[in-house]
Amino acid sequence: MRTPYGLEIIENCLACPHREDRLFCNLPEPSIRALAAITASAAYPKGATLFVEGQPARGVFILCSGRVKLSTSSADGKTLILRISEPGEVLGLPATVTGTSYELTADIIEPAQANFIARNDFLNFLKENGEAALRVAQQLGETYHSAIAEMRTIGLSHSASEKLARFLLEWAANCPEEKGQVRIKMTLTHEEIAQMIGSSRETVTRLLADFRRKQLVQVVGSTLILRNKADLEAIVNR
Amino acid sequence: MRTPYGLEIIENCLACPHREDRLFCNLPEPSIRALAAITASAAYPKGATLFVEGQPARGVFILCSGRVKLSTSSADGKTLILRISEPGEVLGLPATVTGTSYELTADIIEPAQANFIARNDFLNFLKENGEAALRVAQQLGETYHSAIAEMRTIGLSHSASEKLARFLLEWAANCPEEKGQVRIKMTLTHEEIAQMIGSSRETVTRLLADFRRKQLVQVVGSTLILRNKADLEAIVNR
DNA sequence: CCTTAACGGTGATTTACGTCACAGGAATCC
DNA sequence: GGATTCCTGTGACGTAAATCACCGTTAAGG
Repeated sequence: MRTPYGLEIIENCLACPHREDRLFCNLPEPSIRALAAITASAAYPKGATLFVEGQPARGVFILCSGRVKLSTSSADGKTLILRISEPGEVLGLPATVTGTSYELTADIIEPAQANFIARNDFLNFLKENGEAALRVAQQLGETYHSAIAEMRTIGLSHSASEKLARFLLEWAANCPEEKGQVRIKMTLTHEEIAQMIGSSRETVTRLLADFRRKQLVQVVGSTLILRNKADLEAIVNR
Repeated sequence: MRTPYGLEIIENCLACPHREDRLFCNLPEPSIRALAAITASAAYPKGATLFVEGQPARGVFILCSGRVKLSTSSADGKTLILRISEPGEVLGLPATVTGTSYELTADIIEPAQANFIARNDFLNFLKENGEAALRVAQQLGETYHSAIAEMRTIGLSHSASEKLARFLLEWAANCPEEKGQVRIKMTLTHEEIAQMIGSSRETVTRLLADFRRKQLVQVVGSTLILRNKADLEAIVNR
């Protein structure tokens, strides 16, 4: 389904606060127009699923607003969350480019707006727009980077506390810091944190309680304050 | 250092048995020539290091022969191996494309021949050759894919035996199979296997002994025969 | 060929953490 | 606003696997 909103999308792009960071927004204008012509915008409620691991890749989703959980799970129901995607990211890119199946499942965890581009349209567009292809390669590189980062927190830790500390620090890396303290909005449940660091829900609550007791973190409603970044780092390097 | 072997490289490419699979070998001839002009070939002994994690990316290495271990390690010396690269693969691609630091360390484990392309040359080449850029994106997608696969063996397992079984099956996936049995050449030490599945050397030897006792695998010198693929799969799905 | 280092095999010990079970709070829904 | 569902918190328990320690065997290297 082609969108009639091409111009609107262009305007959105031009108005977008982090144009520079984004994948396609600062392409030459003809490219943007070509892109708009093959883009279909849609809104998704919380709990919706963009795609499921194992499905043949239909195309990519460019996330405009909301947040998406990317996960994989095993036959017995155990789940591993690889990433929480933020606006500006492109979802389903690796599978779409290689022409394989989605390797992850994408679930909406905060109501989202996303632009869909079908695989064929997308590949044709890339062939015509060399610069865009390069951008795609870069985005893929970053995606890989963050996957490696997650591997490290899971694979290089000796204990669950180390994993949690690593997780918190990486999570905080995107947030502004002031004199050693970082306030982060923790929108994940303990269960989800457990699935991100590969442990059980109970140990996450126990460890967080422990960190609180040790003055490493402070919890105020759903925001979490890292009181003692240095000591967290010490846990990581134990 | 520019290579004077341009023509030789072209010939190698044309003679290459899996030309189709490879990144650049079946590009239009002018592109191949351009590529050859910026390529520097070199031989590396066992134990040599192509690049180290954290180094600013200098460029990419196209592996022609030999095998390379890609790993990351933590401050206290614990190591996680992400992949053993085979001829035809391009190493250092994500970091080179995004212009960041190598996220992994690349060590030669079997004497290797590799073509180096400096970052600037490489990026310029991609800008001029849209098709090559698309190939790069595809290769990145595959690299990502294999990283996810490894995450799954490490992150979704309940036990070390599950991890080992997953590892063996994935390792065997590339090898020819005959009536349920697969012969794989295990060139890794137990220590290295442990570093691939995130466990300790001792448990790997114990588990392998266990698998042998249970007739799941058979060891003949340095080749390993999976006698009972079905039962290994059962372990994974426990 | 002999020395030295790397690798594989095995026992004993300890502990972190997964699992089960249950209970109070907080959201959410109709 | 009451009911149901989801989330957090905590205790008890058992086990898998990391760690330490040691030894025989195999491979490497001069």
